[in-house]
Amino acid sequence: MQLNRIINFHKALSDPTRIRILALLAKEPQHGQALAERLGITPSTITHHMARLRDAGLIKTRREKNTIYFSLEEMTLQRDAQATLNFILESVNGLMKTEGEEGMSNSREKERDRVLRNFFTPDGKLKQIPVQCKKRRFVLERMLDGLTVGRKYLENEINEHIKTFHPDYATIRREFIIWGYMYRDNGIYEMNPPELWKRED
Amino acid sequence: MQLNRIINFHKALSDPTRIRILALLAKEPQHGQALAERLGITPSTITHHMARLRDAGLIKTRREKNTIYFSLEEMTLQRDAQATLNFILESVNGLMKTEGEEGMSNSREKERDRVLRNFFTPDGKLKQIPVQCKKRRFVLERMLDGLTVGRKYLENEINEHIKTFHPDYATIRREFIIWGYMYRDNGIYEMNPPELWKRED
DNA sequence: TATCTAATTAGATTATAATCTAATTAGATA
DNA sequence: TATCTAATTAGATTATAATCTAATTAGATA
Repeated sequence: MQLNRIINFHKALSDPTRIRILALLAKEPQHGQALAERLGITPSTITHHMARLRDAGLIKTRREKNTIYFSLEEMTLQRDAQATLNFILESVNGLMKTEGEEGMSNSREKERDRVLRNFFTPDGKLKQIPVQCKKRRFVLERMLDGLTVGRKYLENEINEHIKTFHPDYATIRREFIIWGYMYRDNGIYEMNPPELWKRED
Repeated sequence: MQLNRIINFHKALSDPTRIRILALLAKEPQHGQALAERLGITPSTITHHMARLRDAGLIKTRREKNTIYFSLEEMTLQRDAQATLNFILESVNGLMKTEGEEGMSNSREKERDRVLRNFFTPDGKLKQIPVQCKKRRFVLERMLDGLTVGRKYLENEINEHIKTFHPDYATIRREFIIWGYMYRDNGIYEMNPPELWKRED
């Protein structure tokens, strides 16, 4: 369950103008100027909102002469809404894994918490990559949040995911492999289950 | 489902700190200071987020001595998430009610679509004002798009708005009043919410 | 090539909201 | 009553994002 996906989805739906755009697109595809007139805002504002909606993957476009028609990306919309529902249902059932560490000793837990608090800003950005192995691994493990075991990822998807934490995706992606958090086959990345992670030594 | 409920729900879920709070509360009820420590933010920031979550109806509280325990309001959470999913599914099925008309029959929706397609050009201009009451009202209601309930408008603003659809703003503005879509007080115009619109007869 | 159209970008303004520190409040308890 | 604790409020700072105007761009077409 990707925290970031959920947040982006909800950000996209948390503005009345965007909701109204989606509602209009639900009836039929529309081009920017039509949307602008309908909603009483300028075309450049439409462009702004469309960029947000596109970032969240909620719309697609089709060009026809000079006109670009926007329409709903129905699959993504439904998948994300369903994901939110599942997230909540899991929470309600107490199955939610907040930080993903299972069965970890208490003192180690505390150390982890301390390290994460030091290296991440409150809104979840990595301030810097720790040098010490142990700390570095705590930080790497935190950045696995949002990736799913058993799903295949393109290199670019991994990069984008890492960039939500820190711009140096190349280093971090390499570390993911080194420590056995992920493996790569033919450009396709997959997350390893915890029992395949390399042991500290 | 009111537009505003949806937006408040998504606003509540569009901040990483609040999502993390909800995830922690999903495990077990927590008090403010515990949440603050866990997330590395100050208690006053927790208070701030709790107020947001309470506004959205997503949490409840229980006092025990000096300590206030927060927990999930599971019913609301699930209901709102489900409502969003329904909102989208309806959109996808073309049953979307754009402007808050609830319980409208499907055939009426279809008729409305047909009328609007006939009387408006693809880029949203009104070709002519329909003579039949029912059709005329469909068309008038469409031209309310872009106006906001609860905002005050000068007569000139209304005129300009109407002119984006059709040059005869005087007739159309008058019809807005007649049918209860708007009311005028002292030269100031305000849009009525749908429940104040005159019924067809 | 010149011109038209729809869209986008750049840059500014403004509104909203996340966060903090310092002060205050509401209850509990000695 | 005096004091302690957890929470809240007030007020400031800062970041984010919604919106606009003016300028620019990308394609289409004459």
